Amino acid sequence: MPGVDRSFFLSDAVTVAQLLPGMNIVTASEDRTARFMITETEAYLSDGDKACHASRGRTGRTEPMYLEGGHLYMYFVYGMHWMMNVVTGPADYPQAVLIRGAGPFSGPGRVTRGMGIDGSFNREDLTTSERVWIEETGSRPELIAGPRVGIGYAGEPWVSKPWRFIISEELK
DNA sequence: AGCAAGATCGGT
DNA sequence: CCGATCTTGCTG
Repeated sequence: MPGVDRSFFLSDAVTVAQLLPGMNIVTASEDRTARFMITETEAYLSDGDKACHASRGRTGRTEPMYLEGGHLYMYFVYGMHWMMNVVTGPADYPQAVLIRGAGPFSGPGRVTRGMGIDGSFNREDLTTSERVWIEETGSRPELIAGPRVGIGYAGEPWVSKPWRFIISEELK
C-alpha cells in the first residue's frame, strides 16, 4: 500500500491522533521492511496548550514542530528515551501527535527502541522518506479517549483534555 | 557556567 | 516509590 500523502497530515493534531490508530508505521532498511500498527497516540496542540513543548516558544529543540505536517519531531527525555512525534497542520503552526503504542510495543520509549527510530529521524519527511512512512490499512478501530500521560506540570485545563487515544481492544 | 526538570521505564 | 541518565532551556 502507498504511504499517506501530505494532505492527511495537514489537519489538526487531535484529528490526526484519532485517525492514526489502526494505520501502520512502515520502516525500511536495505534488507527488510517492517510494519507496526499504531495502537495509541496523544495530541499536542498550538494555541496555548501548556503541555505542548512549543507553548514555550520556538527553540532549538521544538523547531521541527514548526515544519509542515508530515515531518517527524524527535526528542530525547530522561536521559534514555526517544519520543516519536508526527507533526501536523500547516507550517509555523506547531502541533504534533506522540506515538505511544505501535505493534507489540507499549509506551513511547519502547516504541522507538523497538522500531529502531532515534534522533537521526528528527525532521524526517514521512511523505518522501525511503526509510519510514505511514500506511493506510482500511481498519478503523474503536477508540477510547482519556487525559494525556505525564504532563501534570501543564495544569488545568490542559491536564484534563481527553487527547490520548487508545484502540479499545488494547485495554483488555 | 550551573542547574532543575523532563510527553519514561523497570526494579524494589 | 525511587533511581537511572543526559539534553535542553533558563538563570545569573
